[in-house]
Amino acid sequence: MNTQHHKKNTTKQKILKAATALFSEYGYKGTSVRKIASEIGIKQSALYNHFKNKENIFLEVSKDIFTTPFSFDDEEIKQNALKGKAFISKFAQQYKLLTFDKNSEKMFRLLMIELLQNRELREQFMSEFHDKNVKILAEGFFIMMQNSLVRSGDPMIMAYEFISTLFYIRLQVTLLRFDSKSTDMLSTQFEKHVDYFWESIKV
Amino acid sequence: MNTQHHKKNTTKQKILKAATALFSEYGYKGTSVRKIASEIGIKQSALYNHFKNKENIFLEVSKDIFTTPFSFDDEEIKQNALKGKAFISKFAQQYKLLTFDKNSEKMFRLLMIELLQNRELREQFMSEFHDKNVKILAEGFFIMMQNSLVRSGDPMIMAYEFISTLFYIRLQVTLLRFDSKSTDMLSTQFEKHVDYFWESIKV
DNA sequence: GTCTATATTTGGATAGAC
DNA sequence: GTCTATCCAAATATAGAC
Repeated sequence: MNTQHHKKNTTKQKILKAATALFSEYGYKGTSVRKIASEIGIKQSALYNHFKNKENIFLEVSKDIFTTPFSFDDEEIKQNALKGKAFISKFAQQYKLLTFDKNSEKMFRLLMIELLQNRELREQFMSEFHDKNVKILAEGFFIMMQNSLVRSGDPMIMAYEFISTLFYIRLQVTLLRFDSKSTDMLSTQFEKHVDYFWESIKV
Repeated sequence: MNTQHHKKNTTKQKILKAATALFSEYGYKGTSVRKIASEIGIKQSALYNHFKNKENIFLEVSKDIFTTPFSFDDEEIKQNALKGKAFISKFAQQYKLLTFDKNSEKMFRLLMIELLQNRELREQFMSEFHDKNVKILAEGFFIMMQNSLVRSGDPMIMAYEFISTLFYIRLQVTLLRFDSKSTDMLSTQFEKHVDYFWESIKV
């Protein structure tokens, strides 16, 4: 059984791990290949046996930014939307898990650091982070409206309102944790958001 | 009358203007002093007659990030809060103006670029961008609750919900404009947010 | 105040021995 | 695959003439 995909402790994997940590803390320009190499105890020139250049290391690292560990399929949305509040609650919980998950946190930091320096990341942010989530939520809200679980209105606007606050909480949490500050004040913010939001839309 | 503070077209002012444009597009590390100098037609070494070093140029530029052209005083809040929807509408309109104002846009971009690279900016973001706005809005909502204009609840949560969406819209608009893309889809998002939000809180 | 020249550092990348 | 050695480019900053 040598076909497992992940964590094959090769030098290449070690490089990627070190590079991820550094890029997500200091950004692309703030991270030197020398530093990446020294982190794993090899000389900088040895990196070039595994990657063509610095940019390729970054590309491989940033591939993971939008590979989210969870997602909804259409059937799941229909099932869950009928439960009303449980639907948005589950969505928010998964968003919260990502926010506090160590690896997802690094990827989110990297995204925010490079967002304005990298056009492709901006476009992926819009499609993967925004559009995709709005679509899922809007479908859920649409079904809820059909079943008179929530007041009628534009499901897209509702989804936009819901996701924007989730994003804002995540950003704030990420900033606080970056400085090793307490997130106590925000730890229940996801739940508060769900409660508030449900109160504002339920019939 | 030589006491006007602004735009005294001195070399120093020209440096600051060029530096602002470059920092807000390429970030601190992505901007060289050579580039700043060449933008205004002088040699790089001449910059050092006006600033001690690169960092000091940045500090002077970034001073303006949180100097907002509008603000509410306590009396104004009390007056406007009694008008209900007009209060949040006015707030959102001013937020929208900042979003599309050329200079404010540059400052916002600079903030987002350097947010995770600069601890002081993070702290100012929390206090000036978040806390201050939440405070103003929460005071308004509190007054509205006292006057039975909106449903009762935690004014802080309400304020948090309102500001988070404004921020998210601003971020999206900024990203689109950075790539010279159309913001048509978002041009009325501020108004939609106000309408949606008011519907969800009015009694 | 601006210029030329230069010192110094840092970083990306390659060549060739082992 | 890793090492040493080296190259090259770019960038910050300073010194001193004009």
